[in-house]
Amino acid sequence: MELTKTEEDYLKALFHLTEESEADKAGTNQLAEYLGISPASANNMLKKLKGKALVAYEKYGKLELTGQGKAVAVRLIRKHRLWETFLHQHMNFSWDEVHGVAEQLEHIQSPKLIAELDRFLGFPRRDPHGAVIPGADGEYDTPPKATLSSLQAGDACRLVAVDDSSEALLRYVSRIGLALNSRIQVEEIHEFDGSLSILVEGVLTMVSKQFADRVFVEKL
Amino acid sequence: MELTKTEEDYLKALFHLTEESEADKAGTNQLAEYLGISPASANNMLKKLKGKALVAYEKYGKLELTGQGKAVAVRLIRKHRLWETFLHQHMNFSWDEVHGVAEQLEHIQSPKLIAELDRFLGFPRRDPHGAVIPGADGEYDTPPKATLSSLQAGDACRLVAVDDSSEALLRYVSRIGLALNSRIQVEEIHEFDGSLSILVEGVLTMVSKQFADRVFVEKL
DNA sequence: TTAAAAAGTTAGCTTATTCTAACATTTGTG
DNA sequence: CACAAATGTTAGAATAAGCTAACTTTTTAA
Repeated sequence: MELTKTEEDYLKALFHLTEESEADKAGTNQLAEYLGISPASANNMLKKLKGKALVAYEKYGKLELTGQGKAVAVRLIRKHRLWETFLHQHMNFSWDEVHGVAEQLEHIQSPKLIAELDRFLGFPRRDPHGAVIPGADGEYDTPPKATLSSLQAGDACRLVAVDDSSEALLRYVSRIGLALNSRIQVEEIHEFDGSLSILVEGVLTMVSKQFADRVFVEKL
Repeated sequence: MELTKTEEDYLKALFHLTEESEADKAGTNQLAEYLGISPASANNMLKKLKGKALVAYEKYGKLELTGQGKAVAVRLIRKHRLWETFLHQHMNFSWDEVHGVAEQLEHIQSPKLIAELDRFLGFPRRDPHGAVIPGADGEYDTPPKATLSSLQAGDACRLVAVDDSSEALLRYVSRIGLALNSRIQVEEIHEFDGSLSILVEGVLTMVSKQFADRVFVEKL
C-alpha cells in the first residue's frame, strides 16, 4: 500500500502521541496542534486512515494505531534516525542540524537503500541524540526513559538522550556544556516553578522544568 | 522561491527537451508525453511556471526556460547525479538501479547536504553513467555528445555515457559486454532499419538504431 | 446534576494538480 | 491555397488536503 508523505506524517505524529508520550495526550486536538493544522483537517485524515486500517478509531473515541499503522511509523522512525546518524557522522552536520533534513529523507522509498545505509553506518543502535534506532525487523522497545525532571535533589545521572524535535533545545543543551553521556548532578529543585539547579562539569546551571522534561537520563 | 516537487519535475523535463535534445522536440505534447500526463495538464502548468518567470512562453509559441528556470533545472541535475554517484559507490547500487531512487533524492532541500555530499564523494566530475555533473556554481556545459548511431561503418569509438532514464537499457548495455570506456568498433550499418553491427571485446553484436541513439561515444 | 467549557465533527469552501471533451490555431500537403 | 491532420488551449469536473464556521458530544466543575 502506497502512502503519501502527508499520511506518513500523520502516522508518525500518532505514534508519537499514543506510544511515546504520557497517555491522555492523544486526541484530535493534540494531533492537530502537533502537526500545526486545524482539528477539522486532523479529523478528516483520521477517517481516511481508518479506511486504510492504519488507525483504530470510532467517532468521539480515543486515537490508536493498528498494528499496521504502528509498523509504518516504526519504519519511518528507523529511517529518520539512520539518516540522522549518516548526516552527523559523514556529512558534518551538528546534532541540532540533522532533524530537519532527516524529516525529508525519511520519506525516501527504497528498502535496499535503508538496508545499505544501515550496513554503511555499522548497524548503529542509537542516533546522534541518543535515541534507539528500531531494527530492520520492526523491533522497537521504547526503553523506559527517565527525564531529568523526574529526579530528586542530590541524584546524579548520565545524559542518555535528548528530544530531537527542537533545534533550539539541542543548541541550548550544547550551550550549557552538556553532551551524550555527560554526568549531571541535581543540586536543588525549586518548588515555585519546578526548575532545577544542576551541576555540569563543576558549573552550576539552572534549567527550567520544560527543559528537564525533554532531557532523558539514566540514574547513577 | 519555494517550488513543489511537481514544478521541479516540469522544469527538469523542460530542460531535457529544450537543452539536451534535438531541437523541435519541445512542444506541449512532447512535454506531456515525457511526463506521462495529458497535454491539458502540461499547458496548465506552463501557464503557472510562466507566472513565476521560470518559463518563457507565449500562447502557441515555443517552449523555453528562462535563466532562472535553467538554473533550477541544473541544480536538480547536479543533485540527481551526485546522489547516483553516492548510491553506486557507497550503497552497492548497480548502475541500472540508481536512477529511480535518485529521482526521489534530488528533491531533498539542503544546500549544505549537497555541498557535503560533493566533498564526501571527492568532487566527482561524472556520474555512474558517464554523464557530466554540473558544478556548485551552476556551471554546466552540455558537452557535445556524439551518439553511437551517428558513426559510420569502420569507425571506432569509446563509450563515454549512456542515457540513464531506462533501467532496461542499462541492463542491456551490461548484457552485451559494454561498460563505460569500452572500445566499440562499428562494422556495418544496415540500411533497411538503421541497426548496427558492432564489435565489442571481439564479439559481433547487432544493436537497434533506438539503442544506438541513447549511447554516447567519443570517436577514436 | 446540570450547564458551561472543552473537545470533536460536519458542511461547505479553497488551492493544486490532474483529467476528458470540446474548441482553436498552426502546419503540411495535394 | 485550402483544408485535413497535428498541435495547442480552454472549460469544467475530480481528488487530495487544507481552512473556517457552525454544530454535537463529552467532560468538568459549581
